[in-house]
Amino acid sequence: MPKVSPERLEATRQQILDGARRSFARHGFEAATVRVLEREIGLSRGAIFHHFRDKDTLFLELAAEDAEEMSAVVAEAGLVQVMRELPARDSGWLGVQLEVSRRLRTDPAFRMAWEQRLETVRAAAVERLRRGREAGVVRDDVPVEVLAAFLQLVLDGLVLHLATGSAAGDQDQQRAVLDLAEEAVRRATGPAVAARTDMDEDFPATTPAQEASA
Amino acid sequence: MPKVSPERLEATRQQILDGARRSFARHGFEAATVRVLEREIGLSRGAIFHHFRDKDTLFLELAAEDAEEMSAVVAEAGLVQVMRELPARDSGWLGVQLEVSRRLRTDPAFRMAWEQRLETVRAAAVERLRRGREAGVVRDDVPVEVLAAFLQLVLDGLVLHLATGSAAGDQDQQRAVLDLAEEAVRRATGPAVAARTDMDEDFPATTPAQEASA
Amino acid sequence: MPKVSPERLEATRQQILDGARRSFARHGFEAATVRVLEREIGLSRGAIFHHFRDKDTLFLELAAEDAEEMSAVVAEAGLVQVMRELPARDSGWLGVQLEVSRRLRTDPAFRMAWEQRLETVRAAAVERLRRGREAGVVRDDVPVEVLAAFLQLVLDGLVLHLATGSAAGDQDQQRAVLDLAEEAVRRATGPAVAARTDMDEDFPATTPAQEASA
Amino acid sequence: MPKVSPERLEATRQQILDGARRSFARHGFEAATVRVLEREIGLSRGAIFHHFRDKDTLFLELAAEDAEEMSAVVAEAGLVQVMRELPARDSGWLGVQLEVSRRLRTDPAFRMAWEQRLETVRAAAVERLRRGREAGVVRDDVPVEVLAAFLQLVLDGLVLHLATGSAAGDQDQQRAVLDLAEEAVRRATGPAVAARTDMDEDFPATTPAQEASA
DNA sequence: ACCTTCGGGACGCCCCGTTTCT
DNA sequence: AGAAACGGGGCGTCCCGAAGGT
Repeated sequence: MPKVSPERLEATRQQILDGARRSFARHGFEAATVRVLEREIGLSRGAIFHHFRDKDTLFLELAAEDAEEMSAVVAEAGLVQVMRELPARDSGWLGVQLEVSRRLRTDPAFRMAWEQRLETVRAAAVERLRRGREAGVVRDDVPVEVLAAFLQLVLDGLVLHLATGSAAGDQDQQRAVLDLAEEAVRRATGPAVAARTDMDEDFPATTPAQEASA
Repeated sequence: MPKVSPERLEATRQQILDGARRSFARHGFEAATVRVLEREIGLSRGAIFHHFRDKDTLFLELAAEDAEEMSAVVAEAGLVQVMRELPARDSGWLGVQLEVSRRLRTDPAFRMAWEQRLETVRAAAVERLRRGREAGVVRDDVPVEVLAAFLQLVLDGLVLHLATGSAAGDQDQQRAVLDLAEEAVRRATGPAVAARTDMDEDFPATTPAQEASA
Repeated sequence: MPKVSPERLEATRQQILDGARRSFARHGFEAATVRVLEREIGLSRGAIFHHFRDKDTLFLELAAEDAEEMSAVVAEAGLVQVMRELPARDSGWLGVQLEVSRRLRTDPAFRMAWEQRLETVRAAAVERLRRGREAGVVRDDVPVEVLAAFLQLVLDGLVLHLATGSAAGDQDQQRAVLDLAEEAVRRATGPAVAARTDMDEDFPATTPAQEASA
Repeated sequence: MPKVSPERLEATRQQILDGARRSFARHGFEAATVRVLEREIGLSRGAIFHHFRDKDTLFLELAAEDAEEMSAVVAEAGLVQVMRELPARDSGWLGVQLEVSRRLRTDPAFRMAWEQRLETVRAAAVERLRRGREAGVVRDDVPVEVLAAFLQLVLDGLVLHLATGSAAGDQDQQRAVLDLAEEAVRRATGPAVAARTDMDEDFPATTPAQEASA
């Protein structure tokens, strides 16, 4: 028999998670002291530790939440789309991602537990590429696993790049770079065309580039 | 008149740097406590802080040393070659790199000071690609700046990937992925050839793949 | 007009006191955190602090209750009888007593307030011994105040001994020890008889031992 | 190769132990906060925790030290002598003893480890009484084990009594009470003589009381 | 009225980087 | 160069008051 409406409770929980995300992203895990968290979240220790056992648990649940969302987006829109939208809508996700990587490196137990999530994303990407190949937009001279690994690698690169704050750079160039990555997994459609495809939207038969050249 | 020979001094300094690298890499900056450093280096606080003002300075000089070396290798052998050799010889470099990224994100002053180094590497890569283009091995339908950014992105991805300890993965696949990246910046030599080129060694006109098919 | 009957209220109060006694006894005052109290009592903070202003008050009232009962029993049955029955029926009383002693030591204000109770017990014991002397069972070569102090000392010893959990020991020996204590305050009835008297029951003229030897 | 003389080190260690004893005695274990310890010891946290892993360890070693000394004194001078000298020279020993008792009660592991020490003291007391019996000063109608338990009980009582600060009381009465206890274990030398014997000094054949009456 | 849960903030322990002494 | 001492500050616990439900 909850004395406070479940929505109110969940709202507080989200308030904490969001503030924590911003804090961890901006300062890093250890520099995001509980005092910093308090300030950014707008609640006191009492509230924070009432909802999460400890700072570590808070971080872990935060990471889990982000990973969950990530998986969903990749499954729905594809890795490339994720990359394209990455710079735009970041509310701490990148920073947290960097912290997760760090943690993966230093904490074997965490790594073990996390591996499952990595595999989920990988599988989603592979499946998506396979369908793309059947639709004829993905090259078929290289195993989809390799293509997936390649895209994953580029995504990792993008995460690291953006996370370090290099986002300020030329946006046109950034798009061009992603075009390059996408082209690398597409079926060659002609001599050296850096195609901007909406592979992520139902694999249309023609790309904007092709349309433009039409 | 120094009591110990300058070489001895320099040796101790390197001993400290190397131990510190291992520590920072394995545990991360803050978890690499002075106690941990002592143990890994094999010297006590006194010795360590005799050579470096404080822990922070130690880290900074370490990062600088690594960056220096990185620049040199890129200028000489190229980004792709760096990537290929990355998994093999890591003695903490990757971990430190991750810590540097983290720092770049959270410490604006550090970022400012570091930008110079990033630019140096970028310039070296661009220059190298320009020469490659003149030699006819690098595609000329995309600005070299974009190609450089692309390679840099892949390198970043590789760093993040390997740093998180995912190195255990299939080595063949890893090579194939890098082939894909390299192909993306090469002049198309035929339909869908995943070429393994030694672009990094004087841009030979023929790739091993071509040789094999010859 | 109260919604619950006064009996119900008193029952809850007792439930709290009993749970608190067990908690304080088992863990000690500070380790008996409010959370522990909640668990042991079976009610939540709100309920507990609705009946007692705060943890400290709860402890104080608990101690007072125990002291009250103690006084009554001593006045009625005598110190020796208390000692004999001590090991049998302990539901936390011993532990609380130990906590009280501790508090007496560290908290001057508490000591001041408690002194009254100590004096009450002492007076009851003295009075009882005086009557015993008149009945001829208590030795008259030593002031009753000294005898009372002696018995009080032995009781204290017993409290400390049992409170530390040493109760497990040999029960026969424990009885023999108390016989020794009792003998020390009795009028000598012959050469070295370790008499087990029911001094606590109307000072019978003859002891069981004497009866046995009769 | 210690850079500081071992004596200096041991001195510091003792300084810490002594300050800790005073603190624990005056305030109790938990109220003796680290801040209090610092103040009383005259050293900073750094120093304290350099010598002792944590507050708990500090307490344990302190208790051990006291127990060690206790054993030695009992073996040499006997329980009764200890009791007689107890009020005079207390520098926190009593308070610590009370804390130990408390701990014995609440911490089973501690109890297990401590049992050994208790047994040591008991054995020393028994042995001493046995020799006393052979010398003809200790009564032989009661097993020495019982006598030892009795004295131990009185000692416990004294500890609790004094520890709670009741020491202020009449000193003559206190001595009389102890005489009573001693008499209880002595061989009867005549009708109701509350003898003050130096049982603790080689069991002299005559007691001061006897000398006085001579 | 009685009870529960949420939230606040003081503070306890002790870790950590650093300085001082040897 | 090593060991001892320092003191700032991090995390998380704890007691309790407020808010809210039955």
